[in-house]
Amino acid sequence: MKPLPVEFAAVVRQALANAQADGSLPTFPIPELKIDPPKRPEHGDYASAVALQVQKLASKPPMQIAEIVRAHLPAAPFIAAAEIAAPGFINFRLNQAWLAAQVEYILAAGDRVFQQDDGAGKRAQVEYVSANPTGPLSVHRIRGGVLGDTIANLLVAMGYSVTREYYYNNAGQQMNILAASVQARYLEMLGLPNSFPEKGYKGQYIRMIAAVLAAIYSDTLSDAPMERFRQLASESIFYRLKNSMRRVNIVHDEFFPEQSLYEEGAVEETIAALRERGFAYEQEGALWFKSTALGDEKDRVIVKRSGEPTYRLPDMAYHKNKLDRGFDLVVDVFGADHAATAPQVLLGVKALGYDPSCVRTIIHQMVELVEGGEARRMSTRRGDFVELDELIDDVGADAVRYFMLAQSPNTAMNFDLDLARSQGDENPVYRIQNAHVRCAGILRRTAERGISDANADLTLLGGDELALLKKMLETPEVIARAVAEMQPQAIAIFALDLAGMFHPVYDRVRVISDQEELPPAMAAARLRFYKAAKVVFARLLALMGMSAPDEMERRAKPEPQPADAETSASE
RNA sequence: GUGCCUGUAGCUCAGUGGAUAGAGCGCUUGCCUACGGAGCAAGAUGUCGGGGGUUCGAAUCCCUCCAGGCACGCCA
Repeated sequence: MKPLPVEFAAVVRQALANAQADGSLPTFPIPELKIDPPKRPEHGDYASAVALQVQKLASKPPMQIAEIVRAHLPAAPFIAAAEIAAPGFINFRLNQAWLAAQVEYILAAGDRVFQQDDGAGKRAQVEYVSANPTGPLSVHRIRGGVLGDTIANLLVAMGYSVTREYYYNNAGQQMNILAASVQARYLEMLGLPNSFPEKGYKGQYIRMIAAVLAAIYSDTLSDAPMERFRQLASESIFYRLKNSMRRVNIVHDEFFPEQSLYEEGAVEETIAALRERGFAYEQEGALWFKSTALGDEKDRVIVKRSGEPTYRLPDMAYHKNKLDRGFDLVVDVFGADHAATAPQVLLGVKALGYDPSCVRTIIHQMVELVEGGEARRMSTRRGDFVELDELIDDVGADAVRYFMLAQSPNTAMNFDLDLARSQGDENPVYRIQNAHVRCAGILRRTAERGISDANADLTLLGGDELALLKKMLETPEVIARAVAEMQPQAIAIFALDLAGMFHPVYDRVRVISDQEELPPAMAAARLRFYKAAKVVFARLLALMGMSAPDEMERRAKPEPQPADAETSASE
């Protein structure tokens, strides 16, 4: 289903064209039309300021233009009336019978409700998380994970075919240190002489990996080369990472190893192409990318004096690879700490002769955990470091998804642990899920009592239900806008708004009453309406990667977690 | 110092050049033997950080100043 603003814009555009055709308005290029629900209900259901927008082009007073547009409006099933208001707004009223009938559309569409087709036939790739497998995921990383995964969900809802991808390097210096750390712990566990690396990873998870290796391989790895430990450590950590991510419904389609870019010669090809195109030069024993030629403030090293590439070079080769795969849209999700490098990589792609305009970058600011009104410091050195699993154990997976999503990526986030833990109405997670639970409760109770919605007459629905339906029908435009602007928080804000509208309606508009028997026809219409509401809430929760429970379970009070004082991390 | 992000109600935050600036929490006052009270109704609260500008119209766009965060590597 197309967003209503798109439908309205088509109608108004047609009206302008009609007026121009019969000479009522002079000919001028029709600008982009923005038709949205106004803030105040007396201004109609959808409002257009087109007369104000084109007053100069049309060289007429806005009120007069508005009248002309209204007189030339083509018929549309969803429009009941168009009113003119000073200084020149056109306020549309939705056809209430059409609105009520949308209940049937929602029920027929089911879990694909509000599916759009703008992206049909197009392929999108979303890259997110992309942490190297050196340790558990940090809460900062998972913010990007939730944002990226939600964008991917929204792109699917727009009709795109989406690849969710994780890019990693398990061959770098950090991985060598990790391998040496695991080897040392393994040998230690067997009582063999070992030397723990100076900057080694001290986290408890290293001991756990070593213990697993000792259990599986006994002492047969005691002479194994470092490469073997690197491979085993990488596998083991990925196993844990994937499990952690799965707990918050993050499942990637592809894991892309940086190593493959070297093995397949893509890195060498990139160097050769940059040289050939005059974008690379040698200086002081290093190879530089002449990014200033494309507007960068200074040139960047791509191969160090030591002969090793900097991270930029494989990143360029990787992005070239993405574009070679023919995606129509590529989305990169990075934390603010990587903000400066993203444009450099795109300049590299440009230097290779590609058009990077299909690449969209989402940069998100830092995450700070707040508890008792105070920031909880996440120093990696002191080991007071909160990782994803710990956070999920503490507040629950749904709360992690929601809170990480609900703030604009541009906002430095305060993750309020007390609020996320709370199981009351103040917690938006419960407020939204409770709307779904209440719909499910109505379905259960009516089934028990044999109340049916067969042959429901939807014209019996009242103003409360229709107002809520109108709000539900804003979902397509919220999805479209979230994708167009790469602002996935819009869906979270909208879901909370909708839940806020739902609860008072639930209270007033009853299907079952112990005091007075509702006429069966009225009960049928209302039941059908709540069935549709349940579908919509389920869809919104699914888009956010959250569960849509039929019954609320109080979560057990989490056991106090023993502090893992040795935990450390580095990326 | 330079670049990016941010500054909106007591708090946490939404806000797409449109009409009288929004939500949740908190606060005040009531209600509630009914589909799960994780509820309902009403109310108070704002120099949209300051100052200029563009526009018929600015929280939104431009300039400038102030305050905070992040980044400024031949680390990733």
